[in-house]
Amino acid sequence: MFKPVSSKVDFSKLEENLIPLWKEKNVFKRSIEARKNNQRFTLFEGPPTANGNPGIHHVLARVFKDVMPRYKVMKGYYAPRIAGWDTHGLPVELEVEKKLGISSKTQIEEYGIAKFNLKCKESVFSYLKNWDAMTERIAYWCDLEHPYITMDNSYIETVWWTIKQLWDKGLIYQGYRVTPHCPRCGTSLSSHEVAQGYKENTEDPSVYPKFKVTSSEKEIINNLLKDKPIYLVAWTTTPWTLPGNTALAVAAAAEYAVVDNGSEYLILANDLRAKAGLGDQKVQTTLQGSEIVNTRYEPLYNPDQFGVERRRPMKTTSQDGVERKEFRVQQADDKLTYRVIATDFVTMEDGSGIVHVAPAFGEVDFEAGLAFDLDFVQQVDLAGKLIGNYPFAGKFVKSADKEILADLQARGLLFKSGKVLHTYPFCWRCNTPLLYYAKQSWYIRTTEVKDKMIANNEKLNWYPEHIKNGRFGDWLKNNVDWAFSRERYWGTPLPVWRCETCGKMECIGSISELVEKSGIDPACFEKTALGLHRPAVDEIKMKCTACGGQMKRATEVIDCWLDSGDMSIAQYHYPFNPGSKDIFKDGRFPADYICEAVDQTRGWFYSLHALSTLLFGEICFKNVICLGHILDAEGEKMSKSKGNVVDPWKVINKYGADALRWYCLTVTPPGNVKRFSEDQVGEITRRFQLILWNVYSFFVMYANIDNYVPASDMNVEPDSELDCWIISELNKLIRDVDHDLDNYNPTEAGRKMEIFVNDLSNWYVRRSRRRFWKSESDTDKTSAYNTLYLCLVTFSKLLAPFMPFMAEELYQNLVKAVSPGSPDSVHLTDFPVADLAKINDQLSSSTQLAIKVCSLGRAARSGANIKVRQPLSKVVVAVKSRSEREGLIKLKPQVLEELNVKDIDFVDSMGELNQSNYTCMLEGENGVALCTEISVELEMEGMAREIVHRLQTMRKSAGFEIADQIITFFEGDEYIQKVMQDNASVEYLKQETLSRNVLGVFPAEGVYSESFKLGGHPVKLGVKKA
RNA sequence: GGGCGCUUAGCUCAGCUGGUAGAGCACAGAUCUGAUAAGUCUGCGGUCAAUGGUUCGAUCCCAUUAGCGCCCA
Repeated sequence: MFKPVSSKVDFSKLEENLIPLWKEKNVFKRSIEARKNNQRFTLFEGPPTANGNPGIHHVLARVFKDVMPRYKVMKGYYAPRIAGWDTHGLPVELEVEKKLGISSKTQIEEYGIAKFNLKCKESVFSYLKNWDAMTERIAYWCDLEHPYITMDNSYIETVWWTIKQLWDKGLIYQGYRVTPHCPRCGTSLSSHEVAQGYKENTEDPSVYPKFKVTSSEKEIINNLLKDKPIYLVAWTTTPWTLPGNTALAVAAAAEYAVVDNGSEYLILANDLRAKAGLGDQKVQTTLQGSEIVNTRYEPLYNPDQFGVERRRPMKTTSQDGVERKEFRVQQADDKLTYRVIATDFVTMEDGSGIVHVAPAFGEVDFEAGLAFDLDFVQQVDLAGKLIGNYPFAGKFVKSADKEILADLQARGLLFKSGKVLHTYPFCWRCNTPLLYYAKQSWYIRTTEVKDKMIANNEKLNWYPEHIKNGRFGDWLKNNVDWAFSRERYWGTPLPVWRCETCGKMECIGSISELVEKSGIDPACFEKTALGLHRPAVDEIKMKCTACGGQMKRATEVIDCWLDSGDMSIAQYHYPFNPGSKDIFKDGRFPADYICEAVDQTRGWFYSLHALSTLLFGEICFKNVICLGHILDAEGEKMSKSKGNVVDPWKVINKYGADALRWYCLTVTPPGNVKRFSEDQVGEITRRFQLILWNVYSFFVMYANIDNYVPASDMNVEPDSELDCWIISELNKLIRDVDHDLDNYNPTEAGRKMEIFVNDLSNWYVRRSRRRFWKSESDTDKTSAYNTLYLCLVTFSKLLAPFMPFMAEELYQNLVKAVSPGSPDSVHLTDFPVADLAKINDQLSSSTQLAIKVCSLGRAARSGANIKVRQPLSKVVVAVKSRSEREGLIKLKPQVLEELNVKDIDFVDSMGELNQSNYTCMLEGENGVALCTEISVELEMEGMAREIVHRLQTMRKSAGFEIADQIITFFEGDEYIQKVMQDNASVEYLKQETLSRNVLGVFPAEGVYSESFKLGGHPVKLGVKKA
């Protein structure tokens, strides 16, 4: 006996009730342990940060992560999954700053780094409960009890080991990096933060400074110079960068004009002459950009005269033979001149066609500086104030602008100035305009292994495929060294110590090395809340082995992307943990599968790939699904400010986790963006879950009535075409789902499962109903039960990785309830194996045709306005081949019953269908004609059916149970009497309505009765429990 | 500004190596039903984003453009 199943169901409730079962039976752990001796399947979990609530996009990623290991476990793989948490980084610090009401590094240091970092540590897990609750509720199975945590000492130790490895290979160096910098907060901003703060129509100065030419390689210029002064006219919107100017750039191929401006000559791009207001002046001569190159000019402000250092990149060769550029301070030069260079970033769109280059304040400028060995002048400090002894020294850059302009004006070095409106980035927190600022940073020389990374990429399976050679491949091709240090507080400390006396540096690769070299007591970090973090680690000093001086730690912390990218080994505490060296042999590395959203191509996907290539020369993951983003129903990005963020709990509580999971897995291919709308999740409930549920409840209802007991071997030998067909479809489905999942395509697999459920419900069950309803037990009925049972049980296993709850519900009732010796959970069973011998393509296409013929037949009936309940004598089908005809003949009973006709005939062409008394319906290459002639007998039979239909409805209204036997009473005119006296009709009626007796006289009471007019004949019907 | 992706019915999506388009939902009318919140039939809906090219033939291949999304500037 199965547990009775109501056709009404609340999936969300049902799911909540299953979670305790899994806990009690320890199903997750057992599903793993049971396969302990088998081949591994390794998922790397990309660590989220738990300092915010999980959103719908996290659900999406977790569902995609979950489906594959679940499948693999059922296929027999050993698939432990370790949860992970990303705990470091600027986002965490920003949260704490917000809570403390502070917003600058100075304020943090005043507050105290120790206190600050403690707050960070607390804040990291402030939403952990919500994360765990969500993870459990959506049935994302992973080991939440033993996660890797990037701030743990053991994790940090592996990161240190990693850095040391790279250090020893000579892959770590210090250099400059231009970053968007907020002078008020004293902090670099991540690109994400910068993107938040762009403002359109920002007003800035539009300035044309003049640079006085001193000499040129070009004879014409030198000749003109004898005549009157020549100036190069540049253009900028940031006058405060002008003291940092160390070159002017032109476009080599562009045409430049030397304009006679009365007392002076001005050089600028010919195309931009008019725009600059020099359209009417006489053009003395024109030159190619390449001809101006190396023209020398006087700086507007010679740094040497204003107490600012002038540094120049100089080539040096280190011990390991690698060429580097080091910035060396230059001797003061009162007659300093700079030169004109040609670059490809000069455009003729605005300005003067001559670009002012200040390597300390812009990425392209900085790179040009390196390429052309330009001087590097940093006349602004991190607070955005000018240094040195300029007249405007000590001023904030934006306020210095005016004074600089006035100064240039006074010295005759300003051609003109105005205002411009453009888009400019501001600090998203304090609204201060950002400065692009070159800062010292530590780099990993990833370019050293660029080719290897590209080669390794070839070994990866990307889904969707285009990421491989597109976004990711391009990123690798354009690889630049990884600036991995941050001048912040809450992060893995950079394990580099530097001698204050001789400058020697040492990298520490383990805790024991640190203890050994510094002589500290390990207890000073082992037992403290902050462990290896700042500031305690900053206090650790060691003795320089070269000069005996004191070594102090470099103050930076490490980019948290390096933390997460190192998880492939740090989660195992490699190489310190005993046994961790086996990870390369036992399948724990590389991962078989990872999955995150597409923004991780340059984030986590890259950091994993880069680190494993750098460290081991190996790939880090074999298969990767790259998910598209979730947008709102209008296609807009979800954001708090727009108020269009979807709360996953709301969706789950309403529709259940299974529906949401199914939505995530099937609504679009994984790489596409998803426009999320609740309605679509609801549609899944209606279109898929409820249909399956009703097949299930149908089965249970009748199985209980008939006391059906499933055969123990489940080896169903179907004996009807219908059973053979659905078993064939089932095996095809197993084959396809298996294949799709094997190819990391749950979307296709899911869509095929939807089709199967439709076929099962709308053809198999629909056509089989009478087989279950017939009261006597016979082989056909048993075959129907066996077949439907097999379909449902098998389907529950196919469904398990996708909809773990519903699959479990089916399994518990259909299998566990009747067979206590079976596995405790569907998730402990094996994935079904397709029996290819049972796949019958011939039968499959015949059935497809039969379904189509029925569809056409119904359309034909509808066209002739004849109800399906009215039996007809004949249907004629036009077929295009013998095999079609033979296929249909085998399925003749199904077609006849579905269409309610007595006989079927075939013709070879559509033309033959057009006969009188026939109604036709044609579509494509098939056509159907129905005989519309209704004999007296057919009419009477139709009436009997009509009466049966009314009686069935009355049984329901009277509240009878489905299996209740009844007595039927009737009154009617002569015609009705005649129908009800027909033997065949009465037998049919009895069987359909479970009537023991059909009586022409009503009893006095106890009868539920209704009156009708059927086909013009008045009828009164009554039903009563027998 | 650069790279990648997307654009097919009102909505969500199919459409394999080119042979002039399909499904589900929604909507309207009819209909069936003792499993069904479902099913069936009919209708409503598309110059397959635009332009040009290759081809006997293009939703599909190529180029350009536009819009959207993401990443990077």
